[in-house]
Amino acid sequence: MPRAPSETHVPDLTPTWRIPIQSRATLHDVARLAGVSAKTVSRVYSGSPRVLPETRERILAAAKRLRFRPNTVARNLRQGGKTDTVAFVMGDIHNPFYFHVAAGIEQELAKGGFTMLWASTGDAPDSEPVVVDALLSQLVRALVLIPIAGDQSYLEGERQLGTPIITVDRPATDLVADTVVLANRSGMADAVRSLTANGHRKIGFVSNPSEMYTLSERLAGYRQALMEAGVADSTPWERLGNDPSITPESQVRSLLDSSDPPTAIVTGNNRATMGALRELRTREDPVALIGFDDFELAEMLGISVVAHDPVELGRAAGRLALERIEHHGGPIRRIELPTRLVKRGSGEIPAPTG
Amino acid sequence: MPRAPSETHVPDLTPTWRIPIQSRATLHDVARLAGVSAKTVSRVYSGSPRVLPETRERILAAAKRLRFRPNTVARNLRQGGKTDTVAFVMGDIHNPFYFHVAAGIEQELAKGGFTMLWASTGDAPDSEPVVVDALLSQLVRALVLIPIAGDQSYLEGERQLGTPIITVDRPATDLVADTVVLANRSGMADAVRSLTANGHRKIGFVSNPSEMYTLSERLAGYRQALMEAGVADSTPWERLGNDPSITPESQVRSLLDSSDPPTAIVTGNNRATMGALRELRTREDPVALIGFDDFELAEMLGISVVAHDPVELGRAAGRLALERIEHHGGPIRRIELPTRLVKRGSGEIPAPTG
DNA sequence: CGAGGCCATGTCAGCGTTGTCATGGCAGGT
DNA sequence: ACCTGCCATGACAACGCTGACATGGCCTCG
Repeated sequence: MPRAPSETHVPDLTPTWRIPIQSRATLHDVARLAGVSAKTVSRVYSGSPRVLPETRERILAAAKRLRFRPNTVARNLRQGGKTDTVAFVMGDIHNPFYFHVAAGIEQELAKGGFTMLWASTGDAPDSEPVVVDALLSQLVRALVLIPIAGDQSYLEGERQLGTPIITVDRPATDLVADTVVLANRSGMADAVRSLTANGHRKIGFVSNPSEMYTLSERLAGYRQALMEAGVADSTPWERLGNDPSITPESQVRSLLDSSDPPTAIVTGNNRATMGALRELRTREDPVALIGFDDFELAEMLGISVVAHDPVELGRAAGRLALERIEHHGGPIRRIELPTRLVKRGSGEIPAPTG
Repeated sequence: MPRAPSETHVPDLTPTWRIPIQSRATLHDVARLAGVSAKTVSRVYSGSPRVLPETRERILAAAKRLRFRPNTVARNLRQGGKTDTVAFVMGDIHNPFYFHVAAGIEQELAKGGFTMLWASTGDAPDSEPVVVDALLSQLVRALVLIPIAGDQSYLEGERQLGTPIITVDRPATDLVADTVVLANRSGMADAVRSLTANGHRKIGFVSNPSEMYTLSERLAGYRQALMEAGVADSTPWERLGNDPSITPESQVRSLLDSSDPPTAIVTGNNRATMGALRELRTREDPVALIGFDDFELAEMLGISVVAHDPVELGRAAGRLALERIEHHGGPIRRIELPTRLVKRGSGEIPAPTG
């Protein structure tokens, strides 16, 4: 079993890569070969009807022979620096959630004939302005951003220049921008209400990190639902971390080993759910569990979750971007996507009586 | 619980979006304000040392005041249509595997100062040339592609123009291109050998689809290892589908319900593993299982897998792209990344004796 | 039969930037 | 004082394309 990547030099049947022999054909080359002016070739490629079918065919034949492909860069420049790309900037490369968002954005943009320029900040807040700036200098038509930096005021100038800015999953700070978010608060409240309906009062909340917008919203939903059920102070059952070295398992362990352990647990996100699952596996006590974010094996494992559609989150953002590109005016918009409590068993374990 | 996305018009504290008031500042605007020529401003932004520190500062101050950002599109055009973007085209939006690949590519490209233009074909082979063409017309410096179309000969012209083309996960058909793939064949053979070492002879192979390059390689590895163990004809235990409507579960069911059921199963990919898991859950018989592709809960569930690193697959492709951009020459390269058999229990169930 | 109009096509300039070459000022050597 | 050479800066063109406007042939109609 090989341990290191193996590299083969493919036998030299075919020539190796080399410096290009010919250079890229331009409109003028095609025009010369077809015996027309560059402008007429241009007309063919911009779909103008004012070209004789016969001429058009001669031009297309010449273009094919020269392997001509219109130079989008030049076209964009000529047309006032308007490109057909939209930038997407995200932080955490490793979270599958964001990939689904990215896929949704790309899907919608493709419908509008736009392509997506994608860059990530590698989760370093300081690099957000740098990365965003690099994309903006490519004159993208819109910017879709999952904010990570402390604030987005550095984008104010660009906004005034008319570039639509849409944030996803979290609202921007110190910047006027359209936003698409999940119904974090009500989603979590639904989960907790479902537990209280089953008699639970001592409900743990596990989250690390917990200082992000989404998670503090979910925490708020949790507290609110507990309040409604008559539990005024939930802090003994909250395990909020902001240190990546604290594992969700250890948070759950600390909860269950406390003097007054909870009978149910809700988790702030996918990662916390995984941790809770791992820890609960090692225990006998039947503890109810509802996770935030759905996951592939949840159904098989019978785990109840607050589900939502990350791809739709991206699609909504993509649509918003396209609409803004069309009509710049109008009020700021905030779209909140619903969540759905999926009951699969783990969340329906009743509270022990007595 | 809301059922439909809710949309809020944010209260009008801040102004609404509107047509841009001012237009984007150019080199000339900055030059005028700083009292120099455009060329001098250009020199500042292209890092030329031939500018007096005092002049430089005056220019930077002016640029800041005008919120100037160099126009990459124009710069690229001027410099012979060389952009600083690399295209990545993939098919299946829904497979997390490819997102990890994408992340790896993006990571490496960022190191070289390139950004990634990402598009997907939505898994329609016919749209591959269209999507690729759209990206190429943006004059990307290299193309990284997960091939889906029947052949890639349509890229021959572009290759001759000197655009590096790198395929990932699968080799190109009818095109000379660098390639990064997994050690599919040996990886699967390792898995099967581990099973035969535990006494298994009747080993099922489940895969849908099965006609793709990666899966036929894995099938070949499976057959080879069985051959070595003295099983000449494995076809009774192969369940190969190419119809998306056939679920992996049903393939596993058909295997286990056959007159001579296997004592172990290997799966062709992640999706098949999930299906096998679901089906095996419903059964009593202890059937050994080794999956191809690792997954998040595999460790918790004790599932043995042939693991590999999709992010590294992307990184290798990204590095290859950067190297080709630097030096066009040299032989075609094929990089094969190793897999690793991770034993977690499910694959180590011994064959029933007798 | 000439005026007017329509249509296919052409000419030219310029999008914002930078490579090439030019200019003019100043320091140092003789 | 004069020449040489260096350095900071500038003038100009061009990257490939398309919008605005021009041209010239042909058809129609009074």
